Amino acid sequence: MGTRSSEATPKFQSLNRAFFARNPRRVARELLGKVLVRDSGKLHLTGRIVEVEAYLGANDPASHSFAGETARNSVLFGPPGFAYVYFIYGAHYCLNVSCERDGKAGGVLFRALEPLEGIEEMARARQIELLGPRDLVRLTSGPGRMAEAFGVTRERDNGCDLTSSSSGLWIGDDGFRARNIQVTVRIGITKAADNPLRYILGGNKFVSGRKTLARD
DNA sequence: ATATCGATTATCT
DNA sequence: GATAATCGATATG
Repeated sequence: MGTRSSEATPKFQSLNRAFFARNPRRVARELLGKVLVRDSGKLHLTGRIVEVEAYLGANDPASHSFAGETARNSVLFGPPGFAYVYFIYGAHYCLNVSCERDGKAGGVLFRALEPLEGIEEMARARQIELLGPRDLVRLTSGPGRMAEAFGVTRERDNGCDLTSSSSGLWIGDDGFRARNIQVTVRIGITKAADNPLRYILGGNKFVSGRKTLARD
């Protein structure tokens, strides 16, 4: 009695590699509500995944892996569950996770997080002063923003194993159940622009893009 | 609230 | 040489 379990219950359970060894659509939908974790020395940042997009690989002209393997996109062709980080518009990094089995390309782009832990540290990384609630949203609402908040760069994180809690960057499950999942077209692309492959937690204020919902 | 535009560089043709 | 899975600023209703 009074004897507690000798090991503390981990706050987040890492995901199995099999979780990612599937179609990016399925992975994207099931990543909603999971938690992105940054562990780096004293730094501990976490944020709930509220917006993602699936990129299908060989069948998807919008995918970076559509035209075949190159030095940049090689992680997408490797085993599932690893970080693919690319640099875009001369300014921003974007974080993805590889999907499908080894040899078959496919991935999920992380587009927005709801900040949970380390909010002050995220604000510092983003060089934002937290005055009003709008500033909080600007921390991690958008692929470039959340990458900056978490200090994600290609040099540092490309190829990182996102299934391992001993990685500096990984994904955990805290039991949160996604509600009100909505599917829309992807943002910012010109090819295959009408495929509904963007998944969001409907109503969550950290989802990027236009706030007003389409109505009839 | 929506639309448009410029910045800036890795990557590929 | 062209392009890009973005962001922040500006202009306008």
